[in-house]
Amino acid sequence: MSKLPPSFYTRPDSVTIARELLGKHFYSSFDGVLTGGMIVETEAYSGENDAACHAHLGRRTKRTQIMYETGGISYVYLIYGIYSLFNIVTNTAGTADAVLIRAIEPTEGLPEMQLRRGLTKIEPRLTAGPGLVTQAMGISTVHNGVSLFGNEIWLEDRGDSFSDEEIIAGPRVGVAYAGADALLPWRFSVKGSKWVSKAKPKY
DNA sequence: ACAGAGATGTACT
DNA sequence: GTACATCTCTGTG
Repeated sequence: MSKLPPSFYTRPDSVTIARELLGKHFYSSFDGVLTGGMIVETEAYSGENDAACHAHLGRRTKRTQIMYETGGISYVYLIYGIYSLFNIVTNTAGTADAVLIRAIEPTEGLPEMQLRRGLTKIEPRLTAGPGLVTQAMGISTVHNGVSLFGNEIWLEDRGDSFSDEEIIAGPRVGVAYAGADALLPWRFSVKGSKWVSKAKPKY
């Protein structure tokens, strides 16, 4: 299939990219095991001007430096000591934009993902949430900085897309500390999909 | 159904 | 020491 090209990721507006990622397919392949599905929920983060972004005010640390790279690589970090959250770095080198993948509709490697999640049946809890997607797909912080043009983690356009009427734009989850920026409608999800996370932003 | 708490590593004050 | 782009489990209605 057709992997998303570098030109998809290097564009300057992470909000547009987050919106367009709905319907794209997200895959991982480790030790010959292919898992993944269609993206149904994302959030945009916009570098130094975004109080919710780890790179707010141009912050550069060991953790955030990867976000300043050219778009098309992963940014994976550990949250709450337990969960790995997978982001796609966007924009050109020197900017620190990223898009968080929050939920997918599983299509590949269902048995393996179910095993990794420790579930007895296929249900939304398999991949409905950023910490759950990574667990199901076997992604952890060791995959920070991985190219999305290689053979471990990548995205494809398989012809699925959604009109504006089929998409919900709302505030991001878990970023109340960001003040006014927490209200920005930078979380996108597919309306009516049972695979979207249940999390609700707090104001 | 909803609320509260615990889990547990890394970054940063 | 505190906070964190989360999720699960347990107790209560």
